Amino acid sequence: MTRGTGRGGNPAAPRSVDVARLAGVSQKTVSRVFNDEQYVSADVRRRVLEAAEELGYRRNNAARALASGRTRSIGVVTLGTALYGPASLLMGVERALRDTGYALRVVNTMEGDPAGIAGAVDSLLDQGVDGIVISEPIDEQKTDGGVALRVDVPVLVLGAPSPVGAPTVLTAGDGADLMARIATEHLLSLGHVTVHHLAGPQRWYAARDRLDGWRTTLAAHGRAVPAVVEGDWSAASGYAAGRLLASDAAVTAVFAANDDMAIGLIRALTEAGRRVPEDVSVVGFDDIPVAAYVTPPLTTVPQPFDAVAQEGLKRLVHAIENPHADPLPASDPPVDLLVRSSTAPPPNRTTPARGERSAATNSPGADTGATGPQANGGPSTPH
Amino acid sequence: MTRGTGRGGNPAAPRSVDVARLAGVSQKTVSRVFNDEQYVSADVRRRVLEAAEELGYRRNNAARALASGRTRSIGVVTLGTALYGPASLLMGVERALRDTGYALRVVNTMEGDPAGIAGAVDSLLDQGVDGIVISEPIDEQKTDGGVALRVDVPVLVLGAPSPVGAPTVLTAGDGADLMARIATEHLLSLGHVTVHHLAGPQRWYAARDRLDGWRTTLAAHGRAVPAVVEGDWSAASGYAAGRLLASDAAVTAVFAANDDMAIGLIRALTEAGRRVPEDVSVVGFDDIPVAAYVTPPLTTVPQPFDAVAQEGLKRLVHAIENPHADPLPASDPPVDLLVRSSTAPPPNRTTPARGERSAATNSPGADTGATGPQANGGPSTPH
DNA sequence: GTGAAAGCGCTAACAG
DNA sequence: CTGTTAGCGCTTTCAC
Repeated sequence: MTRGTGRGGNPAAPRSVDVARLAGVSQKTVSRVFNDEQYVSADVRRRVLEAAEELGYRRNNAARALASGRTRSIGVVTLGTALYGPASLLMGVERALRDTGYALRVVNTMEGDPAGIAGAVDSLLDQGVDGIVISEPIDEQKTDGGVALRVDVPVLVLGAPSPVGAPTVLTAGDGADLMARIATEHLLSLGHVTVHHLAGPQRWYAARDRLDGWRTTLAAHGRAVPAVVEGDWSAASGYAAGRLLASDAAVTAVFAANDDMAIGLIRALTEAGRRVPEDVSVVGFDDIPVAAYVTPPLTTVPQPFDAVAQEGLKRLVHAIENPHADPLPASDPPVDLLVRSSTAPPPNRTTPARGERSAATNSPGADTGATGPQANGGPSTPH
Repeated sequence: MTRGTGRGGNPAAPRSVDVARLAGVSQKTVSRVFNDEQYVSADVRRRVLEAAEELGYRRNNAARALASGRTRSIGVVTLGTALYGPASLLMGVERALRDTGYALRVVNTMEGDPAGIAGAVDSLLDQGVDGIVISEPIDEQKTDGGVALRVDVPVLVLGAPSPVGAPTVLTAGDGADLMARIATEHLLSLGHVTVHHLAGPQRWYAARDRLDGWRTTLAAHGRAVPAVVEGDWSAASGYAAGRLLASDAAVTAVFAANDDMAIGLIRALTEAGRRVPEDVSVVGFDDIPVAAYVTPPLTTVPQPFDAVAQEGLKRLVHAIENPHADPLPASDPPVDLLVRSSTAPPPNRTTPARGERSAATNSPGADTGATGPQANGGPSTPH
């Protein structure tokens, strides 16, 4: 079979031997140049590069992967939704990957997907990735009661502790409880007797984590822990929850597990005649792009998606390239709170009681990041 | 070199010969079974599958790609932002790809990225994809004045006409002008003398397309075409534009090129004492998840991301697998309008003038999709 | 229906 | 510093 008739692929595509021939060197030398190996004279390198350029040579990645046993790609399992959190994390992962030389393969898993996360991981393994990122996993009702998947590449779990068994399982961005804590502290520091919680779906670790942070904070302050209302992240569910909460006069402060629900909640409260923040204060979570521009501008906890993705990827790549070394230590992402106009002291109290105020002021993280221009809700460019 | 010492990859991973040995057949037969080829007896097939199962065999994709010249993967170039539109399209593409057997590789390109779209396509080509999807491309200021990239796989461009030269270039979802048209018609039908436009960044085809639809509609009705205000898709830019427009008493209706800007715009108008919709009507674009729950609930044009992605991918896969056949024809996605509470007749006119009304009512597409429950802005679950 | 042989284009090991 | 020799694990071609 003559050259050019080759099966599959572009028949005319030049191979490294062609470059070698043109440059007057061996095929292996071409390989050396393209792998940036040392011990190649500047002159030879230049000749090879020129020949490659002239021929329009492009290294065949399949052959490379086959010969080396590494695909130089990382797979991401993410929820198949345009939800702000998962979408932002995915973008963060891609951005973090750009400089590492790894390619990105993406597989979605939907809630209710029969194959679930295990199926997504499996398909990634089929494709042959060097590492896997599982973003914001949710609990799945497995018939067999456990994921028995054998994973032989390092795994990074974003936004939750590890649910899989792999040689290296890293975790990043699972500190939402701390963020929930400062949200709750903020509300208490304004003088609210207690804080209600509009939770996310409890199948999500991220939702449980936020709930835990809220509950812990109330307990630490000796406050009553009201019944939790659970939503599904959507503004519609926040609206439904708002109708419930609006009828309870004891509700003066609500911490919502994400901004979409907070916005639906505020709408329901407003329609019911309960003003925000005069009658009820609301804190959201995420800092979605419109959070500063809704009415009233939303006090919320921004999530450090990029920082989490970047830090996690760095550790994942390290684990891939140094299989026997100790994993890099995790570092805590920054915790912040954007105080805008949806929170205020409770009604029927001209000024917050002294005790309340100091209790919160003494707490770590309370009011952190109440940056100037946004503190009063005057819209300015949010980050 | 003994088996198991093999370079790279999991040393213990079974290969097809191992399966063949265990099943008592030739290696080629294993290949046949896994490729669902015909001419394999049911008995042999069963034995091979059992042996594979027992060994935990997983086909090596790199070897497959090398031998066949096809990677069975598709690359997507998308903007590295969590903007609702691009993110939704990406999810739609993944979902559409699930059933086709192709894997998804993602490369982002950021605005201002020196390599730009061409660089992203190049890296996808390096990885060896069988087809490429370019999502919502933006114009780039190339020093050489043109993308000279040689692409030898089919390309699908989402949300714009093709900017690249490839053997097959398909287009899907580039009908935003029609959607902009019904938005504008809606406003005119309410009796507004003209409609202002808060445009997206004009480097985006999607933004230009919406602007065109708006301008065309005004022209068709013989209305004045006011100066365009350009934003950057963000709520912050919508807010800035709102401050400008609020001071102009002639502004009674604004069509914003996306919901985020519409929300920022509404905030600015409200702060300036111009009520929405009593004094100024606002129509958005996209139908982001919170659109039905902001104040006032936003009248907007939902985008059929999933339909566009699905339709486009079907055609792309067809082009990949039938290189010499004619491309599948494109079909127009559905056009819709969700009338909520941010639009109303203009002030100073107790009822719309007869002439205005009929002019719009006679136009095709006006008021399309004004579904019942949402027509009055009472939040209900948006799709 | 099934098998044997021959690569796909590259990297790994070792020799110079 | 550079070249030679073997494969990586499949699919393809062609023979049986």
